Amino acid sequence: MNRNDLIPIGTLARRTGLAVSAIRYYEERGLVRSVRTGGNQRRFLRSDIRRLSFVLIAQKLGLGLAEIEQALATLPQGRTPTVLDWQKISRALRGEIDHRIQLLTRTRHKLDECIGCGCLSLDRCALYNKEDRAGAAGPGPRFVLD
Amino acid sequence: MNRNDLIPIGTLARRTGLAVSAIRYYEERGLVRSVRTGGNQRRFLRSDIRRLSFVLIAQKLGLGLAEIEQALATLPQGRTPTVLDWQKISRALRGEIDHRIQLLTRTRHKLDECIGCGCLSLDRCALYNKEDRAGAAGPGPRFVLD
DNA sequence: GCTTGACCTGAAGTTAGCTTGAGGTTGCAT
DNA sequence: ATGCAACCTCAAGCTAACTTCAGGTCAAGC
Repeated sequence: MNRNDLIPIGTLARRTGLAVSAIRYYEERGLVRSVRTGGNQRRFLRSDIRRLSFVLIAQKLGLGLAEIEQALATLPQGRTPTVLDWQKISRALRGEIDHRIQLLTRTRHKLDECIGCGCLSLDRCALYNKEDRAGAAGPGPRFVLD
Repeated sequence: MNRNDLIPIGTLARRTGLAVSAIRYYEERGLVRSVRTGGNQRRFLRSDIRRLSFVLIAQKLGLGLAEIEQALATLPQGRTPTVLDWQKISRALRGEIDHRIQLLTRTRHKLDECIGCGCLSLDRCALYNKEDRAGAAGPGPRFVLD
């Protein structure tokens, strides 16, 4: 029951739908941990299937791996998390979703006003207020609704 | 009135909040056009301020430049678009927003179920159904809610 | 005991969306 | 006529999140 709870990377990949290379990358980033066999092969906890699945959901919401790492930090590493652990972290995710829905709803509202007035016109239009964007970015891909 | 409608890239940058380098990049990508002066400097139409502002809004919604290019293709290039042109394209954007809100709402619903049952458990949990993800990706950054 | 598929590491490549830098030219104001 | 900011091009760099490749090792079944 203890030995059998350790699974090789390929199994973890199959169970989560992730590529083996992606899991190795996540381990490097510190999102999962593994122990090694005598022959230097990784063995993961069965509960890491959930852990990585959580990563996938959070990614769908547009969170970066760094943020996801933060969220996961509240879970115990190396021990199977309890149901309560998962409930707590899931609620945090729900908060994120709510926030994003709000942002989108606001954007939609603004856009409606702009369609109404036919303007899409700078300076007056709430939608692309230069100030909202000031000091925006840097290189790299652009992300969604900040 | 015709001459004066042509603005240099720096002005366009200031009016949109974009970096000069970004505008040059967009031109290369075909999102805007410009004419050149005798001395090979770019001159843009005043209406390109709107055009680029539209790009910014669409980006906030998570659209890629390729998709934005498609949307913009319905606008006349090289001539100032009419109010009706803009209304049409704005409505398309509204559709996108609606779609995204729907997706998020569905995800939230699924997450609620999962919090309810405390599961976050594969195979049974609607949230991370492997099938939904199959044939996912390739390299590069991951994007939001497909 | 041998084969074959799963696994290992490290370095380099990929995509998106830009920025930065080097080295040179333009154009408006004085 | 001269200065200086704004402009030009082209190549290379950057971040995120991975994949791909080369060259080797492990382990489970026959």
